Amino acid sequence: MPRSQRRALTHPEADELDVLDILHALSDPTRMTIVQTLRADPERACGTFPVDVAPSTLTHHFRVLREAGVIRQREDGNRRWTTLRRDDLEARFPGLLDAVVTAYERQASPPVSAAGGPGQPH
Amino acid sequence: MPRSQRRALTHPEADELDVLDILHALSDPTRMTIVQTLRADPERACGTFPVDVAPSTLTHHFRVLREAGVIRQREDGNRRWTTLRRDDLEARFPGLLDAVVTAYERQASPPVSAAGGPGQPH
DNA sequence: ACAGTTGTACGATGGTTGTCGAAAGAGAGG
DNA sequence: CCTCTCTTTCGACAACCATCGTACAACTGT
Repeated sequence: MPRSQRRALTHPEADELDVLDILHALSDPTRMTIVQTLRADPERACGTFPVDVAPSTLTHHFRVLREAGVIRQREDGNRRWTTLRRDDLEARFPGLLDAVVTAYERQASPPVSAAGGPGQPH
Repeated sequence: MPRSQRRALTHPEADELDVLDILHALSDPTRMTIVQTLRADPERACGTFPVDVAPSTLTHHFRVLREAGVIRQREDGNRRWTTLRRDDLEARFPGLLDAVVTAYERQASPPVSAAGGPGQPH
C-alpha cells in the first residue's frame, strides 16, 4: 500500500487552475525558491530544496503550490518527488510562469550593466 | 494647500519594485479588476471602478497597489486620479504585467473554442 | 457661508497565513 | 523486529489581511 493512501494528494485539473491562486502561491519567497529550483532541475525530492524552514513548514508550502496547480507530487518509496507543471501552466496561461520566475531571478541578481558595478547587494 | 498634504502618498521608485509584493498585490480579485480596468482606460478617478466594495475598502486596495508600485496616484482638486505604472513595470520586469493580466482575462472569459459551447460559467 | 461630493483615517472583526514543535506513519535496511 | 530516514499531521500562536461603519478632511459649487 503506497504512502499516498494516507492523504489523497489532490491536484487540480489543468483547466481548473486559478490565476489568482497561482499568484498568491508565488508571492512567498520560500515557495518562489522552490519553483525557481524546479525550473532548473526537473524533479527533486522534498528535502533537497535550498530553503531554510522547518520540515513541517516545507510541507505546508508544498501543499499551497500543489493545490494551486503549480507543482505535481508523486510518491516513490519513502521519498516524495516534486515536478513543475510547466505544460499545464503554459497551456492555460501562456508565458505566465516564465515571466514571473524571470522577474524574480532578475530581481534576486540585478544586471551588472548599471552604473557603479555590482557592489554589495543590499 | 493640496489634499496630498494630509498623507504623503508615497510611491516606491522604479528600481525598488519587489516582484513578490507585486504578485501579492495582484492576487486579489478586486485589485486585479482595478488593474485590468486601468489597462483599458489610462486614467480614472477612484470612484469610477467597477468594483463592489465599500469606499474605505477601496482605499485600502489602492494603497496596496500603490505601495507595491503597480499604480500611481495624483491629486487634482477633489479627485484622486489613478494610472498604471506600465513603463516602470515593463522596464524592471519585462512582460510580467502583460502575462498576468492576459492570464486573468483569459480565465475570466474562457475561449469558446472548447467543446460543448460556452455554457454557463460555474 | 453652506451643503454636497470625494476620498481618507481609525478602530474593530472574523478569517487566513507562515511558522514551529511534538508525535506519528511509511518505507528501507540491518 | 528494530532502527533510521523522510515526510506528514496536528495543535498552537502571532502576524497579517479584507472588510466594514463611522467620523472626518479637503475641495466644489451655489
